[in-house]
Amino acid sequence: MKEIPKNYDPNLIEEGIYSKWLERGYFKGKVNKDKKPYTIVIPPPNVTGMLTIGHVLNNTLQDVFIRYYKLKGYETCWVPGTDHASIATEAKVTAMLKEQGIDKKQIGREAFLEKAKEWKEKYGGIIIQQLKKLGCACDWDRERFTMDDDYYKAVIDTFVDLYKKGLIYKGYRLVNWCPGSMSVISDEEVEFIEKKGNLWFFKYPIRDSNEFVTVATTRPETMFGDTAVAIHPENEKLKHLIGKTAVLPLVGREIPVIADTHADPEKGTGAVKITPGHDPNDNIVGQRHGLEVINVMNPNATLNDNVPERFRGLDRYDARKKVVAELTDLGLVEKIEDHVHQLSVSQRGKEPIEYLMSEQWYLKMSELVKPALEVVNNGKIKFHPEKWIKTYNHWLENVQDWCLSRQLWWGHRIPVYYCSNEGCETVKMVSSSMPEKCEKCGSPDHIRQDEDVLDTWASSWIWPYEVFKTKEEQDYFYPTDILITGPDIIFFWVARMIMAGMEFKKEIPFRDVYFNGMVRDEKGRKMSKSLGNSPDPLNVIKEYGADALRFTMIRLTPVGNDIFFSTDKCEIGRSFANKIWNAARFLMMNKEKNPGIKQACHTDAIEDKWINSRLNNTIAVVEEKVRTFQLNEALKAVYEFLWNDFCDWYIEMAKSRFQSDNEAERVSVLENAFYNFDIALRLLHPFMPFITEELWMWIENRKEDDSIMVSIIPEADRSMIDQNSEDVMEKVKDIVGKTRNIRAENNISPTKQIDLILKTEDENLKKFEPVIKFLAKIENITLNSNAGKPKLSATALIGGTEMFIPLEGIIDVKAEIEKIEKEIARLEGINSGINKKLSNEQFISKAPESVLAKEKDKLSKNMESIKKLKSGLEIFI
RNA sequence: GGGGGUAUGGCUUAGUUGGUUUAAAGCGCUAGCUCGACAAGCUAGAGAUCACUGGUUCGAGUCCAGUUACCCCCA
Repeated sequence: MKEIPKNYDPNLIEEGIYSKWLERGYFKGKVNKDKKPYTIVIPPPNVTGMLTIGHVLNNTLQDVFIRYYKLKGYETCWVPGTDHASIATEAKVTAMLKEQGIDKKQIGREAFLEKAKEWKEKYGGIIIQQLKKLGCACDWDRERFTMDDDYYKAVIDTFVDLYKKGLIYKGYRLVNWCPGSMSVISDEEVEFIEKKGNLWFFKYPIRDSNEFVTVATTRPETMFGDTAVAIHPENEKLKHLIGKTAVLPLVGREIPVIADTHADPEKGTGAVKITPGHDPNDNIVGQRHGLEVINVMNPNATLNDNVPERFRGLDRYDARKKVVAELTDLGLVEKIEDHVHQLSVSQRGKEPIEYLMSEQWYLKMSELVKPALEVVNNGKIKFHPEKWIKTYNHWLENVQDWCLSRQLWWGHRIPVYYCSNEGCETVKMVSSSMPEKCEKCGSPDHIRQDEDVLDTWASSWIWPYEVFKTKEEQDYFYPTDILITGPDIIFFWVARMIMAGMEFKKEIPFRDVYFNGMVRDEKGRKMSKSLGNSPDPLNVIKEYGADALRFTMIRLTPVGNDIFFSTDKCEIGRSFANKIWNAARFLMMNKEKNPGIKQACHTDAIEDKWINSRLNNTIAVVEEKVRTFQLNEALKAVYEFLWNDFCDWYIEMAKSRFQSDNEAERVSVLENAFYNFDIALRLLHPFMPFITEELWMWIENRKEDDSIMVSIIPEADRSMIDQNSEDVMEKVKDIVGKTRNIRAENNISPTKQIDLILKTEDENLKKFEPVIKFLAKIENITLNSNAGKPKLSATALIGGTEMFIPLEGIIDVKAEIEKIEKEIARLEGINSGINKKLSNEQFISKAPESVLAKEKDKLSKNMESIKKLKSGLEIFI
C-alpha cells in the first residue's frame, strides 16, 4: 500500500480531478429523451468581474443542485456565461484608454468597440475561469456571452418584435442622468445615500409688493429652472400668497405662486420652489399645473444657455457657490442650515446623478406585467423564501415604463434607422438589419442608425432560453428548473426574465427561484472593497481547499438569510474533510489485512442493521431537504451520519468486531462499512466534490475511467429502516456514555479496566457484551436481572434498567451522592410539572387522549426511576 | 415617510401543523486523554427564565398584538 499521509491535502488532488472531469465530458448536457432534464442557467456575472465570496455562495448552491440531480439520474445542464455589462465595461475601457492618452470620442465608435473587444478577449470573463477552481460542473462548451453574434441578433430581434407590437416608443421626459458615464440610467440603477449638506433659504420677491416668499432648497443652482412656487392650499400662514406672482431673482422671470399639496406646511418654510426640469416630484407638480419645463443643464452637468450668461458653462457645484454668493449680496438669503439629505447617485461609480429632460426609448410595461404577476402568485413559479413575493408584487404593481436606451457604445445598438435627407425628419425605420433605402425618399445615402445602445438587462432578460441555440434544445431544457440569485436583482433581472419568458415563449423561464442571502463579514457588515473585509476566494481555496470552502458556505447558510462569513470558519469544512479522509485510511488499512474484501450490504448483526438503517434514513432526509431547498440541513444530515454514526460508533464498534474469532463476522463488518461509506460519499459529493471523488475511486479499486460523478444515489430503502436496532443502539450508546461519565467523575484513568453490572437479561444487549467491554474499557460485564447493587458502586439508569459499577476504594462518595440527588431532583421537577397538569381539570377535559396518556406514562416511569435511584442512594447513607 | 425581515447558550445555527421531558448541534470554553484512522483527533463537562410586554390556549421558543434593537428594500 502506498504511504497515505495523515492529513488530507486538497491542493494535491483538486486540479487533477477537475481536469479528469473536463476530459471525460461529465459536465455536458445533451438532449436525452430517456432522461428527465435538470437545467440551470447561471446568473451571468459581469464580464469585468472577479470572483467574490458572494459568487462562491451563489455558484456553490447551483453546483450542489446540479451534482445532486445528476447523481439522481437526471440529464443535468448548467449553462455558464457572462454579461457584457454596458456601463461598467465601457467605464473600464474608457479609463484604460485614458491612461494610454487616448480619448474615446476622438477615436470614434468603431475604433472604441475594437478596443473594447480586445479588452474583453484579454481580461473579460476571468471570473468564469475562477469558477473552475470552485469545482463548478458547468457545461463549458455552452459558455455564452450576451454579445455573441447570434445572441446579439436575438436581442435586436426582440426589440424589433416589441416595437412592431407597439410596446416601444420614444418619449421626452425627466430621466436619471449620470454625468459620469454621460448616459441615462434606469430607476433601479439609482441609489440613495445620506449626505451632509446645506439647506439654503432664499427669499423670492412678490411682484408689486414688499413681501417675499421664502423657499428652502438643497440645490440652489437649479433655481434657474424654477417655474413656480407652491404652497399648501390649507397653509394658514402663507395661503394669502397663492395666486400672486413671484419674481425669480438673478433671472427676473415672473413665476406663479400656486396651491399644491406637495408643499408640506410643516417642512422647511412651507413654500417650495418648483423645478419641473430637474426634480421628479416637481415634474409631477408641473404636469398637474401645466407649468413650463425648463432644462438648465448640459449632459456634463454644466449650466446651459437657459441661464444668465455669466453662469453658462459653469459646473453644477461652481454654479451653486456663485448663486449663493450673488443672492447673499442681494440680501435674498434668509439663512443657511446644516442639512442631511438623500443624495441620488448612480449605482455604478456612485456619481451624483442629475434629473433632466431627455428623449429616450421606452418599453410599455403595463401588459407585460400581468402574466408575470400571475405566474408567481398562482404558484407556477415558486420563490424561496416566499417572502420575496411581496417585494416582487409591490414593484410590478407600481412599475414605470422601462427606459431602454443608454448613451453608450458598448452594447446592443438600437435597431432604429433615420434618414437625414431633407423632408425625412419624421422617418423612423425599425429593422433587424440596416434598411437599403429610405422608405420615404427612397435614397440609400442618408440612412443612419440610432446612436444609443440598449440597457444591459434588455439583453439578459432573454437569457434562460436564448442560451439554448436550437429549438430541440429549447424544447428539452426550457423551462429551466431553478434560478439561484440574489434578491438585489429581483427587479432588474428576475421579474424581467419572467416577463420575457411569458411574452416570447409563452412559458415560465424557471420553476423555482432560490434567493440566496448576502455574504457578510463576522461583524455583519457587507463585504466591500472599501472596507477591505472581503476575502479573496482563491486564497481561501488555496489555504483550505475548495471542498472546505464549499462545505462551510453551505453549512452556515440558512435558507435565504444572510451568512456571516470569515475565513477561519473554513476550518469546519477542513476538519470534516480530514475526518473522512482518515476514516477511509482506516478502512483501507483493514482491507489490506483482509484480502478479498468487497463492499457489500450485510444485515447479520444489529450493528449492521443499525448503520444501514441510519444510512437509509439519511438518504431520505437529504432527499427531503434538497427538495425543499434546505441545503444546509441536507449537508448537516450527511455530516452527522458520517461523523457521529459512522465514525464515532460504527467504526469504533468495528474495532472490537475485528478482533472476533469469527472470520465471517470480520468480513461482514468490513464489507458493510465499505458499503455504507461508499453511499455516504455519493451523498456528500454534491457538497464536497473533490475529496469524495478521490476517496470513492480509492476505496474500491475502481477502474481508471470510473467516477463518482457517474454513480447513482440510490433511493432510500424503507425496508432497511429498522427501529428495533436503533433502539438497541441507543441503549448501548447510553450504557457506554454513562460508564464514561462515571469514570470521568470519579477520576478513573481512561485505561483502567473496571467492571459493569447491568440489571437485565436483554438478549440484544448480551450480543453487545464485547462491544461494550471494548468501548467502555470494561473487564467483566454481568447481565443479570437479579443482580444486586454491590457496596460502594456508582449507579446510573438506562431507560428503566439499573447499572452498577463497583468502585470500592476508588469511588468519590460525595460526588456520587450529589450526582444521584441531582438526577432525582431533576425527575421530581418534571413530575411536579406533570402533576400540576394532571390536577388541572381543564387539561384533563380538553387535552387529547394521547397527550394525557403520554403524560401519565411519563409520570409513572419517572416515579419508578426515582425509586431505583433512592434505593441506590441508601447504600451510601 | 411606506413596506419587508430578523431576534434562541460567548459565536453560528436547528427547532416541522402549538403537546417527549426543564430547548438541540457545531465552533469556542473547562478538565482529562498520544488507547491499533484522524490533536484538523478522542472522552467528559459547564453554559440559554428562547429580545421585552401583554394576549389567545388546558398548554406558547412555536400563534396574535404592541415595544425595543439591528438589517434590507422602496419613496
